[in-house]
Amino acid sequence: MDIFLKSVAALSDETRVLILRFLDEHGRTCVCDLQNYLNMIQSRLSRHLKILKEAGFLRVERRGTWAYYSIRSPLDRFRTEALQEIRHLGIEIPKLKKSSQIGECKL
Amino acid sequence: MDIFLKSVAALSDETRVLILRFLDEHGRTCVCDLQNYLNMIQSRLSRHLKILKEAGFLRVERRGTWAYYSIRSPLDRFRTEALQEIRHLGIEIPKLKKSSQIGECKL
DNA sequence: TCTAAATATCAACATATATTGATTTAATAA
DNA sequence: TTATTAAATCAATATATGTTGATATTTAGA
Repeated sequence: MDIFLKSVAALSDETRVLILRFLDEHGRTCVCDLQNYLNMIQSRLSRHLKILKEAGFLRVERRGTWAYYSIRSPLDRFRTEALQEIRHLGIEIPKLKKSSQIGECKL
Repeated sequence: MDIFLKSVAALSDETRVLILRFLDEHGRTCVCDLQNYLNMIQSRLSRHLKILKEAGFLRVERRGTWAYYSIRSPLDRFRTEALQEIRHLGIEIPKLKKSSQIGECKL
């Protein structure tokens, strides 16, 4: 029960749905790029990434001081369906400026 | 987006998951029977039934002063998956005392 | 070792949500 | 009309959650 409640609670916030959709579209992204593209302050973003990770949606890879987040794979059936549902919401997500710039956060 | 958030928010409460599972198992049930079987006070139950209904999971039929709630049918793909997931949680739900007593709330 | 950068965590506050008991509404029957 | 019953709603309160700015942690490089 607890993990189910955690999962759906993680989905029930607009900010987190946007993060999921962005990572679903653009793949592995470091926190500072997410900050730029999603226009969120760092502590807010960090909090939501943690919630999504602990709910089983995301994984992290750390390289030096960077943290790269991506959709966990494979996702179970329910989480896959949830992601599918989110895709169909038609959320506007920011386009990447230049793919070469990604992961090079000179803020 | 709003209806998606409403749906997952409706799922992110243990009380509502129990109500859904009960109705999934036992079918159409009146509020006063739900009160008895789920051991909830009336205002609490009424609140959660409303949330589940407005999130698209339940429907109501009124007969006189009684209100019978049941799982809405057909459910869309995502809500069906959610219900399926809830079935697999292995939640203990109360057994009915006698089927003939259901809908005859002499509290 | 010292500094800087990226990320995580904390503290304070505001908003949202759940619970309870009381009140209101609606339908039925005397 | 009055009384009764089922259900919905409201008011008060407690708990949970989201946001922000400040601080702590971790790693890399000078």
